[in-house]
Amino acid sequence: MSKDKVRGQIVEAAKKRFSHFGYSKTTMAEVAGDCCMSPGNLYRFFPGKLDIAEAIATEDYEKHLEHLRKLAVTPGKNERERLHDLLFEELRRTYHKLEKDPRAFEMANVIAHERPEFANWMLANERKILVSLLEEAEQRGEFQCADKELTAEMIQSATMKFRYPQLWSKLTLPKLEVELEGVLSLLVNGLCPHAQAKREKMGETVA
Amino acid sequence: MSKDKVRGQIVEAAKKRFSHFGYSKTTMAEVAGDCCMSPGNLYRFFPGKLDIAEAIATEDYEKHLEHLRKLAVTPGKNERERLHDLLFEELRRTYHKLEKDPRAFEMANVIAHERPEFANWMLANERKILVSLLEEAEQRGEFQCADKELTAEMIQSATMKFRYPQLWSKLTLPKLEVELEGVLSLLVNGLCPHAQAKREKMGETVA
DNA sequence: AGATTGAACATTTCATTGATTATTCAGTTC
DNA sequence: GAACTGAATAATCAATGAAATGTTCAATCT
Repeated sequence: MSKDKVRGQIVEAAKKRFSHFGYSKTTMAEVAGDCCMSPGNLYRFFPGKLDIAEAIATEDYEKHLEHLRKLAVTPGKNERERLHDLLFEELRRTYHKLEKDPRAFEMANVIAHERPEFANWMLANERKILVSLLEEAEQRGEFQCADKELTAEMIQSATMKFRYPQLWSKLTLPKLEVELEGVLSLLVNGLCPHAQAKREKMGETVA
Repeated sequence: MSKDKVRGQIVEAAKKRFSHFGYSKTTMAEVAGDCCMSPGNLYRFFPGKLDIAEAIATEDYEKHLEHLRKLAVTPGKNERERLHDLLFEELRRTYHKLEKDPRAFEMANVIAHERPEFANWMLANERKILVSLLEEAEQRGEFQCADKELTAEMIQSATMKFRYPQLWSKLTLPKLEVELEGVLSLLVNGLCPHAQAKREKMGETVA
């Protein structure tokens, strides 16, 4: 059995345990037992318990990322709508995941605390998507910005609140969605007065 | 001696102790002793220890708020500059306060945790300033937005990261300043292409 | 010889308990 | 009788150590 196969088996066993009993309540011995091996042997495949959790999170996140990549190029939508879909998908995913699943919440906290680079890696991944969205948008004449990498960072800064919503406030999802919609409008249209057409196309009215 | 006088005396004594030894390391008996009274007597003036801390924080914050109100109407500046000054003052104040003073950091955490309404109250205060800034800006033709109360909320949402910077990341102040500058530009100008004049006036170049 | 084991080791977690401290209030003072 | 005290009470914190668990590695197996 190849090394990768065994890794996969371990990840599967750990996933079951973690989601059932929680990260802290499952022991390495149990995961090893599920895989019919000794605790010590796990360490030939993973440096430690946390790395198993990280592998699970990575696997899960990569599915999500794939979904985001698709949302960023949905046919028949303009870039504003695509950006909207990206940001809302992000909000809803984390909200549901962490809201209704205390086990996932525990794992997210452990990883965020012990592996801060993980969050940075996620941000960097999504930033790549944003950059290509901005490039596409410029070609279409929809958005305009000098430095796309920088602008993507700023979009992420401005929407930080919606990426880890429970860290901030006890707001409900509907309230968060209203806020995100507002922030998005602000980011797209800006405060400065300019061509009326764009705004009305978005279905907003200006007093 | 009037009730308010005594309250002031207690607040002063507690302020000295808290900033010297920290909130958790000072006892009610010590504060009472500094005021030449028994511990029990403190409770005729404050419901509890936390309320003394809150009184200190309120007093301190109200000075800051006064400063912000002035910044929002500085003569010889346009509204974009005033908004800039407001947001940067906010960032720098909390950054310095919490960065170099572990005692203040402790108190901020205790209050944030035990009295979540306090943070909301601060946000509401600053929102009032933002709303009047937006009104002024509209009269001047500088900014334009449908609902000023809502827009102020969105500005706060988008700049959340800079209001409690140490909660998020271990970014240095200069890095945070660069980011805030970028977010501000986005908020003001938006992503949509529009009148070139405004941007150049701000000293930015578009590729 | 490389894979695997499981007992040994080191670290963390957890409940227990003793001490400290916030809070209360019956009693004292003026 | 209103203001105040300080001992009594209740809640919290810190220290302790025992149990549990992550990790290592010498010994074993194939």
